[in-house]
Amino acid sequence: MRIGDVARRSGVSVRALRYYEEQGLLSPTRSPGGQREYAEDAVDRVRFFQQLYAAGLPSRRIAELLPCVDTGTTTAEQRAMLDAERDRIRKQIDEYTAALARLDEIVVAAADRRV
Amino acid sequence: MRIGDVARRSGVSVRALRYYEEQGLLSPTRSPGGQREYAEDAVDRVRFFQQLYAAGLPSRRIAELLPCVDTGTTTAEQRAMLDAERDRIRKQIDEYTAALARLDEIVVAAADRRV
DNA sequence: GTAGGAGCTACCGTTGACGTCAGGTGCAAG
DNA sequence: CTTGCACCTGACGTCAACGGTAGCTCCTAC
Repeated sequence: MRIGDVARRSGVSVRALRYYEEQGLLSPTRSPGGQREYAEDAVDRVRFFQQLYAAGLPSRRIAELLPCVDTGTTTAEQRAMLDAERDRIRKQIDEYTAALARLDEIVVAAADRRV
Repeated sequence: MRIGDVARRSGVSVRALRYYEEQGLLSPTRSPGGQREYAEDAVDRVRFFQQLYAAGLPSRRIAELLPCVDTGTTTAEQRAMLDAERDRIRKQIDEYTAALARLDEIVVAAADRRV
């Protein structure tokens, strides 16, 4: 698969795919002409990246936990990182929930006082 | 209250307070010498900003909904914006939850295969 | 009246995940 | 064999919420 196909199928830009490679998240092979050649699972991997990006993980962290996904094993450091990230995400969810409540308050307070 | 007091009490930097003013979120008066003078409720307002920033609202949105908070009323546009933001936040929470589940999967999968 | 911490404006720097050229190459179709 | 879209490698631009610095002024304490 070439880069444009992966982009269309995964819903990200070509530029993003090159960026992921630059960050060590993807390592496509090259055609004799120098063009990137992606394996079939690249699309799923990209979707996985998007999901983690959406949760606020930076490229570095994603790169660090890719070995865990591929080998199904973890080192002590990786477990610590995973725990820390899970904790961070849980706290983020709490903050989002609190902010949502604040917006709800505003809506409710203004519900019977519309202009 | 001067800017340093507000900073200490609200836990943000002096630089951040000047930035909030630049964005139209705070409008302190000025002393004869040109120094910013903040009302007592400034600290609460700043904490409110922090809460919304944490939920991914940009300064523009916060500035747009400040009138709602201050007057207790909303226009149709403001209600639309509030609904959109609440929707966005709910979706964000879903994405965070999904990502958390993915990380949990990794942890569980590697739980009995530690290195 | 002076020392010096706190404030002031103005401006450049930072970080992350890309967007956006510019200028050149690969490759399948007709 | 040429058209022409897809791809390539740099390299600079973007956006948001500040951080940091320079050079100056204010204000309070002694």
